[in-house]
Amino acid sequence: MQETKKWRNYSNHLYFYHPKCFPNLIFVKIMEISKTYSPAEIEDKWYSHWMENKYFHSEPDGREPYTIVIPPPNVTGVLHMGHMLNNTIQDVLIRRARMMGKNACWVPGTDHASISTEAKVVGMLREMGIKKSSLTRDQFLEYAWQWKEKYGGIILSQLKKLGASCDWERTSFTMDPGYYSDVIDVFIELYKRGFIYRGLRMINWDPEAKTALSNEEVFYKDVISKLYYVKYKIKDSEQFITVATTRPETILGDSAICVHPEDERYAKFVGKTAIVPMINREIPIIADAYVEKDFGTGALKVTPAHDENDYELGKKHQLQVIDTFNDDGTLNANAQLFVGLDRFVARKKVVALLEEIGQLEKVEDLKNSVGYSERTNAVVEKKLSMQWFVSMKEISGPALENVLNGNIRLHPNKFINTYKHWMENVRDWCISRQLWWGHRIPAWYNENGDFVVAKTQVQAEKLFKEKNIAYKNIRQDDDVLDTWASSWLWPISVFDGLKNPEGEITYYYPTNTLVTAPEILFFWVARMVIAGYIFEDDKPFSDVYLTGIVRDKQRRKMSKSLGNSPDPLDLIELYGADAVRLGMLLCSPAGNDIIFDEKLIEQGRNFNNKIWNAMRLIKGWEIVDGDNKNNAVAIKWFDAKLNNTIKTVNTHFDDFRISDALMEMYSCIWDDFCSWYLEFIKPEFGKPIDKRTYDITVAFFDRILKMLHPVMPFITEEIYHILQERMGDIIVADYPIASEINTDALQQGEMAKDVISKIRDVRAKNSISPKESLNLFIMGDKTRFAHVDFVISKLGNISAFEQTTSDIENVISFISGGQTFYLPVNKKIDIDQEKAKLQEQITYQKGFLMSVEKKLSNEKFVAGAPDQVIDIERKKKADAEEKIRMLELSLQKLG
RNA sequence: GGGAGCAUAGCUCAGUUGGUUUAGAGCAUCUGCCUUACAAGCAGAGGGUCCUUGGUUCGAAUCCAAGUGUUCCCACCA
Repeated sequence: MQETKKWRNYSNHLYFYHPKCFPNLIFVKIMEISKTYSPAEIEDKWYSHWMENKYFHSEPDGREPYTIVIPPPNVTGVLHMGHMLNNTIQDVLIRRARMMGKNACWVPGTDHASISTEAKVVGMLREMGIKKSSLTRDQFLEYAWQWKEKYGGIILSQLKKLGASCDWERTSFTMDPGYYSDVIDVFIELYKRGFIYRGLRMINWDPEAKTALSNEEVFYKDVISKLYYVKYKIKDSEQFITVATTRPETILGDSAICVHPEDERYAKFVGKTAIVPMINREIPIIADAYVEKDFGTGALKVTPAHDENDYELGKKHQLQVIDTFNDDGTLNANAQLFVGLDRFVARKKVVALLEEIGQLEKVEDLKNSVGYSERTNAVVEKKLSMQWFVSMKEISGPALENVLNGNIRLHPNKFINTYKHWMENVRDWCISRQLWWGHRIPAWYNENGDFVVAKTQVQAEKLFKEKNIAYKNIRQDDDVLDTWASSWLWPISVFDGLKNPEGEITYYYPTNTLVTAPEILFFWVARMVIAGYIFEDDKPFSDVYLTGIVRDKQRRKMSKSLGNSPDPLDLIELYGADAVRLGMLLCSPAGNDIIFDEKLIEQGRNFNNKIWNAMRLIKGWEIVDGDNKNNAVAIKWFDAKLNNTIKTVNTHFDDFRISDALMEMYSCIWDDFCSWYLEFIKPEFGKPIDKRTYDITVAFFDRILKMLHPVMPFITEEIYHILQERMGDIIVADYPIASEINTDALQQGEMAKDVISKIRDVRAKNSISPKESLNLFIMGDKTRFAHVDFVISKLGNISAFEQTTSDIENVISFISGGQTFYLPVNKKIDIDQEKAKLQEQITYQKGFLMSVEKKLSNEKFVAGAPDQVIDIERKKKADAEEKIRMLELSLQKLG
C-alpha cells in the first residue's frame, strides 16, 4: 500500500491526511460520521425507543388486523439459527403490515415441551444427586416450575436482539393457568363428543427405568444381530417348519406361525398345528399376506405380546396374547422356562437348549435396527398398555378440504401433496405420554378400574355417583397429554377464544400468516387447522410460509451435538442484527434448505455499510439554491427505476417470495441508486449541490429506507433520522407504493447504462485511462438514439457525431440497443483481434438468424403459432439482419 | 416397504398457463484500479450437454414416460 494517504479514527471522528491536499497538516478532521456503520448502540437505542412508544403493542381497533402467532419455541430452548431465520421472516411480514397501516399483532410465547423439559429437569436433579423416582409427582413439578422460572423464556429475550417486534405484553405459555384449563376443557369436550377413546397400544418400555417411553425418547441404532433359524415340529407328523427370529427368547410367548397365503412351499401346512419347541405348546399355522415370502424362511413366528405387527396380526386372527416378561425385563411364569432370568441371559439359554434338542437349524448375521432408551440406553421392549387416542378421521375432514380448495395456502405449494397424503392416511393420535411435566389427563379411576372424565376430583366423584359406581379412593390418570395436544390450540388460546368467544378473538382470528418448518407440518400445522375448524369453525390462518432447515456448508443439519451452529447472538454482536437478518434471508427461498455461510452475514454487513456511506455522501454536501438541469435525465430514470422496484418488491411480498423481494431491493439500492444515480448527480469534490437535486435525492433515499425497513429495521430508522430532523419514526411510516412508471425514461436509462458499460469495457481492454477523452461516433440515424444525451452528460468527455460514412482510423466498434457505436482511439489497435471479435459476433447473429428463419419457414409454425408469437419472430429476424449488416460494414471498414 | 420433492454456471438458487433471442441472479473466480461516500470499495470479464434416453408439440429447461442420482416424510426391519 502506498503511503500517500492515511486514515485515522479517533473517538469516532475520522481524520484524513493527504500530502497533496494538505501538505502542512498531519490530520484534518473531515467528518463526524464514522466511515463504517457500527450497529451495537444504535440497535439498543432504537429497540428501547420502539418499546417506549409501544409500537409493538396491539389492541383491537377500527383498522384491519394483521396477526401472526409465533411458533412457540421450547421453553427450555436457546436461540439457534433456525429460530433466527424463522423469526426474521415473521418480523419482516409484521413490520411491513404495520407500515401498511394494518393493526399488526405478533403474539410471542413458549411451549412447555413436555419431553425435552422433563428430560432437562431430570438431568438437573441427577446432578443434584436426586433420583426422579425418589420424588412425588408434586415435588418433581415444583422443581420443574423452579427450573422454568429460572431458565425458561431466555429465548424470548434473545429475540429482542434480533429486532423482533412482538407484542411482549401478550407473551403466552402453554401451561399458563388459562391455557392449561383450555387444554383440559378441550379434552373433556372431545371425549363427550366421542372423539377421544381409550385403547390398547403397544408402547415402548424401558425395563431398566421401568417406565414407558414416548416414541421421541427412543433412538434407533443399526446393529449386527443374529438371526436364528428354529425348527418347529408339525403335530402328528415327522415334518418341521423352520422360522427365522432375532429374538429366540420370545419363542416362549408364541401363539402362531404365519406364512404368506400364496407361498406354495407352506400351503400344505396352513391350518395344521405346530408345536412350540422346549415347552411343547400347540399353536396354529395361519396364512396372511403381511408375511414377506423372501425374508428368512418365509415363515414367521407370531408373538402378539411383544411386537406391534404381531399384535395386529393376533387381533386379526384372534390369537392368544401371552406376555412372558416382567416389568424389569426378566421372564415371568407365563414363559414356563427360565423364569426370573433376564431376557438376554434367557436368550443364550434358549439358544443352547434349542441346539441341544436339535431344533436350531442355523444362525446368520443380520443387520437390523434396534431401539434404545434415550434415558438409560437399555434396549427398548414393546409392551401393551392402555392409552388415550383421538379419532382423527372423523375430525380432520375440513382440514384437508380447506387446504385443497385454497382457503388455506401453503408456501411453497409443493407441500400440498405431502399434506394431502398424510391427511388421507391419517392414523389415530395417541395423546397420552408417560410423563409428569404437562397437562395431566382429566380421567379418574376407581379401585375397579372404572373411569370418568372430569376436570376436578369433585366433579369426578359426582359423575361416579350419577352412574351409581363406587368412587372410594379414586385417583387421577398419571399420564400427561402430548405437547401437540396443547399447542394445537395456540392460535385460539392466546386470544382466550374458548373462554371468551365474543372477545378479541373475533378481531384477531383467523390470523394471517404462520411461519414454520415443514417438518412440523403434520405434528402442529395440520392439528391447528383441525382444532380451528372444531372450536372456531374457521381456519386458524390464511397462509402458511414454510421455511427451510438451516444447514452447514457440508449440508449437515445444524445441531448442538454436532457443534456446527454458530451462536446467533455472537453473530449479532459481530455484524449487527440487520446484517444477520439480511444474510439469513439472502439465501432462503421458501421451503428450501439454507446452507449457512458466515460470508452471507458479511455480505449483509457490507450492504449496511454501503447504505451508511450513501448517507455520508449526501450529508457531506453543501447545498445551494438552484436546479441543475443536467441531472434531469438521471432523476427521471431513477424515479422510474425506483417505482418499478417498489412495484416488483410489493408483488414479491404478496406472493411470499421474500428472497426475491430482497434481491430486488438489494440491486436497486447498490447498483442503481449508489453506483449509477449517486455517481451521476454527485457534484465535483468540494462543489455544492443544487437544492432541487438534493431534495429529490433525499426523497428517493426516504422511499428506499421505508422499503427496506421491514428487512433492516435498525439502520433504516437511524438513517431516517440522520437524513432529516423529523417527528415520526420510520417503523410507523407509510410503506411505499409505486406511482406511475415512466417506461420510456426507464428504458432509455437502461440503454444508456449499457453503452457506458461497453465504453468502459473498451477502455479496460485497451488500457485507456478514464481521464483520456474519447469521441463517440454513431452510425445511422441519431434520432433513434435518444438516450445519447444521457451518455454524454454522464461521461462528459465523450462526444457524439452523427456518422453516415466513415473512414476513421483505429476504430473500435460495439453494438448496443441495435445501434453500432465507434470509438476511435489514439492507440494502435490490433486489427486482427478486432476482426476476429466482429467475426465472432457475426457468426453468433447468423446462427441466431438461422434458428429464427427455420421457425418462420416452417409452415406448421406459421399456421399453428399465435400471431403475436409470429410477429415477435419476424421482428427478431429483422433485428438480426440489421445487426449483421452493421457488423459486416464494420468489418469492411477494418479492411 | 409406502409417499413426496428435487436435479439449470464452481456454490446457492430464479426461470410465472410451453413462445422476448443461442437460459438469468447473488456469491465465488479472473483482470485492472488507493478514484475525496464506501478496498466492508470501484470498473470490467470469463463461466452452462438446463441429469440421461425416449415421447407429445409448429415450438420443450418448462408437459409426459422410463432410467440414474439425491433429499425429506411416514411406517418398519421376523
